[in-house]
Amino acid sequence: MSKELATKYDPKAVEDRIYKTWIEKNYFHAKREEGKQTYTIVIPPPNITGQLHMGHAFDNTLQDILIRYKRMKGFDTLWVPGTDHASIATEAKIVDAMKKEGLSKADLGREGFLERAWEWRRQYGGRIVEQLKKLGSSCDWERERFTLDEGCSKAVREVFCNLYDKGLIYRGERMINWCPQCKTSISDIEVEYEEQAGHFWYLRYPFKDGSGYLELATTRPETLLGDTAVAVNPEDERYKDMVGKTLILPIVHREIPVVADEYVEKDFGTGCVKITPAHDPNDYEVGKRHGLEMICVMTEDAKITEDYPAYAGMDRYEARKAIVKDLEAEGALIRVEDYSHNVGTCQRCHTTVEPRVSQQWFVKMEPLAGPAIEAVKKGETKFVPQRFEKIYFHWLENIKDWCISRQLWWGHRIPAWYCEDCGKISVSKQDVTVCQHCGSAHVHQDEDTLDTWFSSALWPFSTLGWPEETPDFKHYYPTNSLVTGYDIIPFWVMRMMFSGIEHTGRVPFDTVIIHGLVRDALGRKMSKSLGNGIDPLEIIDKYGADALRFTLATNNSPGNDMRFSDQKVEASRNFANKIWNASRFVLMNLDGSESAPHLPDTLDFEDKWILAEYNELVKGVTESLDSCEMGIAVQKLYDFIWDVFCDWFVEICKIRLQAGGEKAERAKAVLIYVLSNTLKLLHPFMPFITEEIWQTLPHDGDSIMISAYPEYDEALCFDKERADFEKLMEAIKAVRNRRAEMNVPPSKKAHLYIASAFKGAFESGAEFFTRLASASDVSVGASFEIADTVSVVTADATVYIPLAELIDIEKEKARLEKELKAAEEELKRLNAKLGNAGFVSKAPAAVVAGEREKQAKTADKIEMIKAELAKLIK
RNA sequence: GGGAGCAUAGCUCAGCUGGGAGAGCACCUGCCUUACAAGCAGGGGGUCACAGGUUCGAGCCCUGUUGUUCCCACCA
Repeated sequence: MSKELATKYDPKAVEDRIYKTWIEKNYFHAKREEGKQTYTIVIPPPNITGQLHMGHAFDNTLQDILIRYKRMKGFDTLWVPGTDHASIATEAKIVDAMKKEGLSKADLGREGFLERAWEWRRQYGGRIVEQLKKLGSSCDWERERFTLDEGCSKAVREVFCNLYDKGLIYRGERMINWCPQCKTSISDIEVEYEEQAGHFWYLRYPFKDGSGYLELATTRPETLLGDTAVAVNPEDERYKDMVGKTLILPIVHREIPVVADEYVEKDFGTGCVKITPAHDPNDYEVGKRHGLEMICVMTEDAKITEDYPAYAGMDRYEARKAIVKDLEAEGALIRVEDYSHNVGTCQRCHTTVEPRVSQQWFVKMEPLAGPAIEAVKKGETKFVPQRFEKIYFHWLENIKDWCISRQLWWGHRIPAWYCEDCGKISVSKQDVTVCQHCGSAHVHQDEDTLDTWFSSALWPFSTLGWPEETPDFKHYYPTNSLVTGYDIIPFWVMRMMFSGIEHTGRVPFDTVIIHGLVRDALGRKMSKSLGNGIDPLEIIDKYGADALRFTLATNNSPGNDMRFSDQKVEASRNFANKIWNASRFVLMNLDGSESAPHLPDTLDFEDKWILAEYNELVKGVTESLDSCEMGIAVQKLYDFIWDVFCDWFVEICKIRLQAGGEKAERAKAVLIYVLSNTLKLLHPFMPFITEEIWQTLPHDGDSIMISAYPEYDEALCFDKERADFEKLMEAIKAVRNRRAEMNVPPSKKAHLYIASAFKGAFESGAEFFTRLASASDVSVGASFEIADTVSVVTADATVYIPLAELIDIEKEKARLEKELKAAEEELKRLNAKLGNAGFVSKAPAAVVAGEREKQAKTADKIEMIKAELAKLIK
């Protein structure tokens, strides 16, 4: 007795068990095998605060497909997993949790806070890793890393010092984006602009000399407290004479000058702009150009400072109301208009950012951007799809210096020490105890930490041991594929690129595979606030990980967004079920004595056909995977397994299986061979079910995941049989079609007479008609003269179905005439095409030959239909 | 303001370097044909957004138009 599969496929009964076996056998572990080509992917590290969402599921499914494929292809394959400390996001969560206990960061102090943070990481850091395992991810868990672990921290310090020594990191007072909620600076790309309804307040700023006033408009009246000038365009005739005059700032009653600056647009608003250098990036620039005083009017949490007692302690929006009221009282408010404008908000908490001048650390980007652009232009790294290069170039070509310091505690602390005696900075890989400049022991470390992305940027090499020349680093770096969504290109891909080039001298990966976003069934982005997120774990629980993976791998093309719905997963689940049942059928026919998959010495007609089809499949799937077309590869597998293998081959195998003897043995061997190899082809996409079935079938080796991926084989082409089988399929379909049209139930069998010039082909496949076309018996000949039959004409045969009692001569005539007309139209088209001298001379020979063949066949078909019609009329 | 994507069957989407359009779901008809009703067989349904152009030939290449989504910039 052979092994059996359960009647129904139950993913829950299979997945965890199989995953455990893979882990126990250590299959995911990369062993640095000399002489083998390496294939390496580093995972985009999910945040430790995170839960697996559909985006992760998508991203990691694609990576696992590639990794499993390459592993089976014989590469020394490494997939490095890990998590990101996610400085700002994690710190915010911890602060929230603390708030519930009535605690603040100040209460705990830096050390106490960090203790809590590490405790958080111990508690939640492993959660998402466990969830990745549910998906079937074949990561090398022994090499799991964390952006804040010792090795990564070492890399961070190395990089910081390298860049500092080269003058590419500097500290300075600049205008930065400040989040009053997170109480830290954030970089330009962490600012998200949102369209918000606001107002335009038109204000009157009187001249000191009493000669009238200037009118200007603002969206932020509260910043008036910090105004130190009003600017006009130097070319503006209206205001030319007023440049240099002095205005009295309303409410504050400070004297401020009128300055001329190109920045002001003559045609926008009144052509006058109030200048608040400390609270607006443009005004900051204007202020610098004109040597204006910078007056900071807000605290770190965006409240008005003590310098303005009337408003002190009010937040931005309270102060705005109060100031508008006071302006009105003073007669300085002219009017208010509704105005919709874009407001910068914090990516993490969506609080409106406050531009603010402060001391921060920056990376000088221009020298780093150049080589990163060059590397992609030279093709050292390529994007798939290529169009995403444009986004990459656009970012790097317009890049501004990167603000890397954060006023947070959870992260890599900036390795800079300040001397309390000489005031100089010591930057060092090792902790500094004495000033590098004066030797004083009175030094203290910078309080700030680094932007989370600073450590993520080093991920492809820090995870492999850099800056040490570790065996892993030497063996697996540079990595090969980086898989991520297009939204992460500026945050991560770009930064890994320039970091890799700068610090290792090489691009960190050769291919960047970009995918789209997973949206909900209505096409909306999945988000917490909308509550439309679909939990991948629930989907896995309901339909199985393979069904989820299949859904994500298909239904989309590279770089494009996809909509996710349960309906699609159902279709995938049905596919898994189909494979399961087909396998059950094969197993049902085995007795346990069969040896591992091999081809019998003698192959029947249908064997050659299925092997030729299978061979084409191998070629197609391999080519698609090699060009990162996962969707196309998986579609080919679906079509082959369902339409070709199940609907045709399995059905016609039943004939030989029932006949028994050698024929049955051959059928079994080919069924095992094709099924087993097809499972291998499918394994990267649906790892669990393929392993479960493969283990049950006769097999060589311990696991499908370490078996060799099938290769295209010239010996399996069998073009003749393939072409012959097509003729049979066409005839079978035509008979089915006719019977359906005539409402003949499948139970009513009929003797079929097949007249064809390809007698041999139809004779060898005659039995197929009994199984697939409800034939009771089949006769094949060059021609037949039978009365009262329905005839079915294909390009290669005329099939007669004697169903005398069902024939309606008039209907039959009408049908044949319709077919005749269609064939004649087709011939006309072909004649016109082939009669076109341009086509015959310019089109490729193969195309012309193909059309000629069609022409001849169609002509034959017309003759055959005419002959049938003639019989009916008679 | 700059850039990109998308527009193909009722819905969701494929369609690789140009050679008479496909799938899944939905719909209609007939089937428990013993692997599978989560299935089998058959069927209907598309001027491939619009207008030009290149070509023997365009869903595919070029130009323009319209609609739509996204990214960047951000005039206070």
